[in-house]
Parts: sequence; structure tokens; C-alpha cells
Amino acid sequence: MYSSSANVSERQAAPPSLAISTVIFALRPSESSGRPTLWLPLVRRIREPFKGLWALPGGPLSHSESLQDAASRNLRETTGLAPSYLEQLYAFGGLHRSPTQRVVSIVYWALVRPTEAALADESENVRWFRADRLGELAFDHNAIVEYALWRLRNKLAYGSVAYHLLGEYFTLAQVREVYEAVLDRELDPANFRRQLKSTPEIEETGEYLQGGKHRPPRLYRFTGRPGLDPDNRSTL
Amino acid sequence: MYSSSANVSERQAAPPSLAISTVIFALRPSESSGRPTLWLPLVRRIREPFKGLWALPGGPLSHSESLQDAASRNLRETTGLAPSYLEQLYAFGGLHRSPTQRVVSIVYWALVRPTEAALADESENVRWFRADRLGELAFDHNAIVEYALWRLRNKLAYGSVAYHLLGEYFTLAQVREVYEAVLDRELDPANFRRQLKSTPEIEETGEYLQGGKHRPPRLYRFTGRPGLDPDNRSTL
DNA sequence: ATTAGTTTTGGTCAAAGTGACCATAACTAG
DNA sequence: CTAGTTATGGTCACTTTGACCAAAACTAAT
Repeated sequence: MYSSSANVSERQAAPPSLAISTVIFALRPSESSGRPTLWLPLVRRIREPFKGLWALPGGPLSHSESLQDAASRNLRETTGLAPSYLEQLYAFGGLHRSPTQRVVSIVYWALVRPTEAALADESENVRWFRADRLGELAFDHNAIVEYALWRLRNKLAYGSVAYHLLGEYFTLAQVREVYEAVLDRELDPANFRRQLKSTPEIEETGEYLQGGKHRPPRLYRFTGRPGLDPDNRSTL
Repeated sequence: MYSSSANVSERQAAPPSLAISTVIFALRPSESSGRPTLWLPLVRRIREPFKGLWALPGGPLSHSESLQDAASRNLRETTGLAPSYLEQLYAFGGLHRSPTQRVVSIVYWALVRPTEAALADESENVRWFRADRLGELAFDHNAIVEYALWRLRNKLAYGSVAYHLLGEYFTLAQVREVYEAVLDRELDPANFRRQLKSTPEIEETGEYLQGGKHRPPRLYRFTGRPGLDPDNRSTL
């Protein structure tokens, strides 16, 4: 089935190239309202096709690393970020994704804590954008980001993913702000609090967040592992 | 980044091969109880590695077809089946999946209606197995089937997938049998019926299933499209 | 024809969960 | 000391869910 030492007849036999890309989400305060919003880092294309346009960070799959390793290496190299959550999103393999050649991209999505995101590399060719205000991206990357957002919203509803956008300690209001930013609608503080308090994975600490303008909120901690991807089967 | 006409220095430069495989589910009556159970077709390995073991149907990705097209072509060629549902499962890319070379497999999962499954090709090298009684499969295919089963159970709970394992017309008891077979637990007939009747996608027909031993049940029809994968974006 | 057996179908009831909303506690800023 | 704001706890009506009951409708056997 898999021809080992093939008769490389110029055009037909060339296999599709395999690339890894990553959609990276982090919360940053909006310039206007100051409330946390979803941002993601993009890299500028420095060659054709789509030269000059912004694109998801990515690169080819090296021969000696797993898919997930390739994704986190790429994350580190292009943006200097260490993700708190990393999961495979989808394999995109349409015929005309790139005008010059056939490329199959295995795309991951990642969450980064605010502390990490603050010290991320930003340069001429790497810049952060609000997830709801991207321009036209290279390749099919607009559609990919849309799908990643859809997945993020879904996973959020299921439960365990919001805390990877926050630090180790957080207030319940901060969790609510994550939900409001991602789902883009306001939630009742009292009802939201009731739901969180009923989930056993959120642990009350004895500490309170000081320095605010109003009543100091209690700090909580998240205990519990994320889902069970094939990649994370070790954590079973 | 992607070396076009590369200096093919024997070992390192060879990119990982890209393959497509499919986990195909269908309902068949159990030999013992006669009640519907989950089955899936496997193909026998006729060469090394894992020669003689059973494996998921699959093959290389041709240069001129999309991932989904490759999956359905492979489905048709190896088993003669036309699926009623087809969705990408996951891209498996561990380093040691195949002992002889690095292979990245993009795996799809499919559902087949009973009528289709009945006239499926079965031969010396293609055979159906009960999903809960597979032996040791080639490569990491046991883990892949496990993950596919997990996905099937999840999608079932969400809603729209059970009907693709049934014919166009069905009784509510048949839907319940699908759930019982996949989730492997009994469900209360009255409560289950109440839930189904509250979903607008299930349409009552004027017809009844005749020929049974007891009160003839009403026939229903499913109206409504499956989920919104990137592959199925056309159906938005 | 009558009866027993089985499935289909509709219903009740209590428990649990959800959304809308009210009220008090606890802090800061003036 | 007061006004303003957030944190926190609570009520109430409505919906959903699981356990269970009972009548309807058919077949098979007597």
C-alpha cells in the first residue's frame, strides 16, 4: 500500500506537504472598555503566497517529533509562549488551500495565561489581534480561527477549560469575565456563582484579593485535569 | 520552508507518509440475543508490518482528492459501503505507530445504515467484528477504535447522529435500541419517548410498522442536518 | 371467543436544575 | 459618615429528569 522506494516521476508522485499550525488564545484587557477580551498572535507572511498578509503561526512537521510536540515547539519558537492548554483542532486538507501546492495542515489550538501572554515576543512580524477584529488572513486561516472559536465556546460550556486562561488563583468574577468575553454575552453574577460553587473542581482558598475598589472577593483554585484526547491518554 | 526540489539525502529528508483510515460503524443483530449491536468491518494485513492481523480500512492520500473524499473512496473500495454519516475523528501522528516508518494517519469515522451494511462485501480479507469484541489489531488501531467509540457515544447524547444508523423510517423503540446498544445500558421506554417527542427534528408520519407481534408502533422520520464540521461548511 | 402476554403510549409525582430577581454584607472614595 | 459598587446569599416560578403507574392495541394460545 505504501510504496517504499517509489519511482519518483516528477509531478504526480509528490505527496502533499504536511504542516502544523496553532491558534493561540489569550485574554488581554480591551483598550476601550478595559475588560478582558480574546486576543491571538499572528505572524506576517514574508514570502509568497499571501506575502504581507497575517497568518497563523506554523511550520513543517519535523521527522522526529510527535504532532503535539511540533505544535508546542512552533508555539515557543514563533511567539515565545508556553501554553497552559494544547489540543488538536482539526486536519485541514482541502485541495486549494494554498495556490502554489497541496498542503495538509494539522491545526492545534492553545490557551495561554495572562502572565505568559504579557511577556510574549511582539515584533515587526509578530503581533496580537483581537479575535473578533481580524482582517483578511492568509490561506483559509479565517475559517480556521472561526472553527477554533466555536470549539473554545463549546469546551467552555462543558467545563474545564476556562481556568487555563487565568492564573493559579482567581476570583469567581474573573471566571465570569472569561465566560462573558468568550461567549460574548453578560451572565448573572449570582446564578453564575451558584453553578461554579456546585462544581467540585473549584476549591475555595482562605485568601482574598486585596487592593480592589470594593468588597474584597475570595480567591479560588482549580483542581482537576482537562479532557482525554488521544494525545493526553497518559493522564488517564 | 518547504524545500521544493530537495536534496534527497537518503534518510532524514523523507517526510512522514500521510494515510487515511476509517472506523465504520453499523448495527447488526447480535447472534445470541438478536438485539442490535455495534459492528465494524476490518481488513486483514497482507504484508508486513503486522501481517495477518486485522486493521482499519485505509490507504494513502492521493494527490488530487480532499481528505473527506479520500475517506469515502477508501470506504467504497475496501468494503463497498456508502456511509450515511462521515466525520473526521483525529489525526494520529505518534512516532512509533508503525515500526517500519513514520506514518501520520488522518482517521475518519462513519455510520452505515442496516440496509447498506447487509449487502457489504465480506471476503477472506474483509470481515465484520463486534465493536466490543475485537482482538488485538494492527498498529495503534485498538486505541483508535476506542476513541471513535467515545466520540460516537458523545455525539449520540448531543442528538443528531443516531438516525444515521437506521433507515429512513423508524419507530421510537428502534431509536431507543440504538441508544441502548451504543451506551450499553437500558433506558426507560416512556421517558425516552418523551424526550424524542420534544425534539422538533423528529417528524411523526401517518404510518405504522405492521407485522410485529404486538401493538403496531408509529413510524417516524428524521428531518435535520448533522453538525457543522469544517468539511461540511457547505451545509450552513 | 376469550384470555394471557407483550409492547406502545400517555400520564403522574417528586427531585434537581435554571433564569429572573431581591437583599444584605463589605469594602472604597469622597 | 455617606454614597457607590461589588460580593455574596437567598427566594420563586418554571423546566427538565428519573421512577413509576396504567390504559390501549395488538398477537398467540387456549
